[in-house]
Parts: sequence; structure tokens; C-alpha cells
Amino acid sequence: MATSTVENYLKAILLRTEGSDHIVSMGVLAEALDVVPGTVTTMVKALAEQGLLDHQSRQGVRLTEAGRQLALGVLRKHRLVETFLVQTLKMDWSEVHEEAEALEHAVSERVLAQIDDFLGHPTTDPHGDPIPDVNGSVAGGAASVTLLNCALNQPLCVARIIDQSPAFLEFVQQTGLKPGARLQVVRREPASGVLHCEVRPGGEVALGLPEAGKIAVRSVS
Amino acid sequence: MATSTVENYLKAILLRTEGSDHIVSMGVLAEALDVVPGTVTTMVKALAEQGLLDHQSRQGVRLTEAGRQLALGVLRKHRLVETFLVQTLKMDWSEVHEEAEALEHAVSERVLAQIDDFLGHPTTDPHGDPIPDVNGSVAGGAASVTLLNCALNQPLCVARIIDQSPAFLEFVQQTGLKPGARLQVVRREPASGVLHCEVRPGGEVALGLPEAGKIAVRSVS
DNA sequence: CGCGGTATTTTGACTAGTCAAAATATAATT
DNA sequence: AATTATATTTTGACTAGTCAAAATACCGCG
Repeated sequence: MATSTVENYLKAILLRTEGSDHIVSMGVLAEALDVVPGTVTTMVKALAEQGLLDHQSRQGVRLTEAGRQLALGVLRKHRLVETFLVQTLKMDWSEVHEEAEALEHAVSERVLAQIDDFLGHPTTDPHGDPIPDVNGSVAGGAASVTLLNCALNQPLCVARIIDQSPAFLEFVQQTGLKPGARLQVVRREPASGVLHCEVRPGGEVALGLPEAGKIAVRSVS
Repeated sequence: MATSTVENYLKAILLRTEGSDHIVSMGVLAEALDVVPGTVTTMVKALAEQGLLDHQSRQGVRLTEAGRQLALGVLRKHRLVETFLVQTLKMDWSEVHEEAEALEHAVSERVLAQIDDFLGHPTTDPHGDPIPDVNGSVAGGAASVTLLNCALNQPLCVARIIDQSPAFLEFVQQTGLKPGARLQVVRREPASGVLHCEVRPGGEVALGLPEAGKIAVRSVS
């Protein structure tokens, strides 16, 4: 069985390739996993031995099909657990990420199947991220429209929070910009770098352009 | 934070002292944890350093108050998780032990509190074992009456399955001797080493005397 | 082309947990 | 009391994962 360290490496790589099969650098991985770069090199070589990824020296890594399947399994556990913690155990939307980070390595397939049944086979987690199915296919990654590149004054709905950092989640929580919330973009000010939008129950919210790119939306009729 | 190995050592010791503060030998521990005796000696010395237990050389170990509290916390997680898996996720009574064995080290206090609320603060798990409360006190260990030492032809109710090995659990499952089941002991045959009892919905069951001692009961009016 | 800067890899060392096997202490038996 | 059996401890070695710091490769730039 894969240790939880191995699972974390693979998941981190998967999360940073997102469909496009571009290569992930050692530095990025070291940052993501909070270890020094030398450690990543060592570990990555071991994982390449096991056939879980390809390592081009001095370039970076890319998951093999076996590695991808394993990573998708972990991601599935993570997201189903998050959904469960929010929907069933009524836990706070912005704190479940860390909890799921620990639980994803301890939940067996058997338990996961029960959770999946219990929840009625959801397809997205509370942050709007798609939940891979049992066979490892992820629901269509519809080219993401964010607050940064959407039309102005159109009725929208928050589809997904891309940046999962606790601080950002907290901000989203405060302003009511959670997945499912209705809103429309009032105006963008490239000069000041600020974007204004009108959130349905809540009022006007201002946020920086980089931050706006972290909130995916879809239009509603 | 205590590693899961540490948690397992402490839990194993707690489980083998059961109220009475008698000492646990290295051999018993090695057997329980499935490691060689030398490993236990090494580990135990480290735990003694940390003040989690007392180690009398060549005799055995005994938990300190700090160690006991930690072990009770783990036991509480284990039993609440078991209860949750059976009651909420409808998992099989005889398979949850192993699952809980993994989950008990990954569930945070925060998640545990939600589970406890969700279940309505149960006091015993599906095997009839008492669940320690948040402060680490275990509901009265009423001197255990088992099928071995109870009165004959009296209406009884299974209170607890003492032997948690998968094989025994499976047998209990088959014969319907689960906690809560009604029964009465028809006769004991010391000569043949067999005990016969009448289980309420199920009929007559025969079991060996050592096995009879693994099923705790209480009388019902 | 050669040079500096950045990212990556290597090297040596450390911690937690483990085993195999030899050494030692304790208890049991004759 | 001497010997044997049994349990415990010690010793040396190994794996997984990690860090610090030195060595190396690669990039762009003057």
C-alpha cells in the first residue's frame, strides 16, 4: 500500500497539472509539500522507480497512468470526505479542508463507498471542485470562467473557489461568495486593480483582480 | 502530537490493564502489537522518557496518569467511530473494528465532537464496550457476569462481546448473539466442556466454556 | 563566449520504528 | 544449590522520510 507521504506527493502533482499534462518542477513541489527541494528530488526518484511518475532530470515530473489513478483515488477521498463533513456533520465550510487532509489517508475503499452512497453520489464538493468517480474520471473541466474574464452585469452563480487557502476561504465565507451564491460583476478597474460586484444576499463586494481570478462562475438564466 | 505508533502502544496497555492497575509484560505487548519483544523494550523506554508510562525493568509497564488520559482519548475515538460506522454508515457490525483501527488516529477532536453530537452521546459501542467520556472517565465497569458464571435458566441479555477477534465476531454474528440479544443458559457440561443456551430469535446455540467467558451478559426482568 | 544567477542534485547525517540474533537476568526444576 | 527454561534487554543493522549545505547543471545576458 502507498504510504500517506507517497499519496501526498502524487496528489500535489495531480493538482498542479490540472488536465494539461505539463511538467511540474521540483521547486513548486517542494513549496507545496513544505519540504526542501533536495527531499523532493530523492522522493521523486523513488516514485519513478515504482513507476508512478516520469522524471526528466533537471526538468520536472509528470504522472504515469498508474500514478494518476492513485492520485485520483486520493482526491476522490478528499473531496467526498469534505462533502460529508459539511453536509452530514455540519462542520464549517472553511475548516474541512485540513480535516480531510488527514482523513483521506485513513479512509478505506469500503468506508468510502458507504459515504458515497450516504451522500447520494455527489459530483462536486463544497468548494465546487469536481469529485472523480470510482473509475477515476473527473467531470468535464469546462474551461473556467472566473470573475476576471466573465461578462459584466450578467447574472452569475459561484461555481468554484480555486484558491483553497484558509485565509481566502475565510474571506469568501465572510462575504457570502460561497459556491451557489448569485452575483453580478458591476465593474472592473484595471487602473486601481479593483473589481466590484453585487452579491445577492449581502451587497457590494470589492476584491483585487488576482483574487477575482480565484473564483470561478457560471452564468444563470 | 503523539504518533499513531505511540497511540497504539498506549491503547494496547490500557486495554490489558482494564481497571486493575496490574503490570503488563513485554511479551504480551509484543504479541498484541505484532512486533518482536526487543522492539517493545526500545519503544517502552522512549515512552517512559516522555512520562507516559512507568517501566520496571524485567517486569513490565504501567501507564502514568498522562499516558492513561492519552490512551483513553484514543479509545474514545475508536469506539465512537465504530458506533458511527455501524449506525450511520450502516456498515457491517463485524468489520468496523479494523476500520476504526485506522480512523482513530486521523480523526481530530473537532470532528470527534461532531460525531459525538450527531450520535447523541452514546455510552457504549456496537460491541457493548463503554465509550469513555470527554474527560476520560469510563462508565462503571460493573464486575462482569459472563455466560460462564451466570445463573441458569434466567432471562439474560448480551451486554458485551469481550473477544474482538474477527473470527469470534463472525461467530457471534452468525448465531445472533449480538449485544442486546435475549437468551438464557440451558445447561453447562463441564465434562464435555460445552455450554448450551437458548437465543431468543435464533434457537439453541452450543459453545465451548472458554468462549462462553468471552460474552458478558446482564439479567433482564 | 564567458559569467552570474537560479534551480536541481548530491552527500552526509539525523529520527522514528523496526528486526535478527546474541547476551543477560529471572524463575522453575531437579 | 545447580541447571535449565523462559522472558527481557542489548547490539548492530535496516527503511522511510527528512534537512543542511556543498556540488553541479542550465539559463539568459552582456
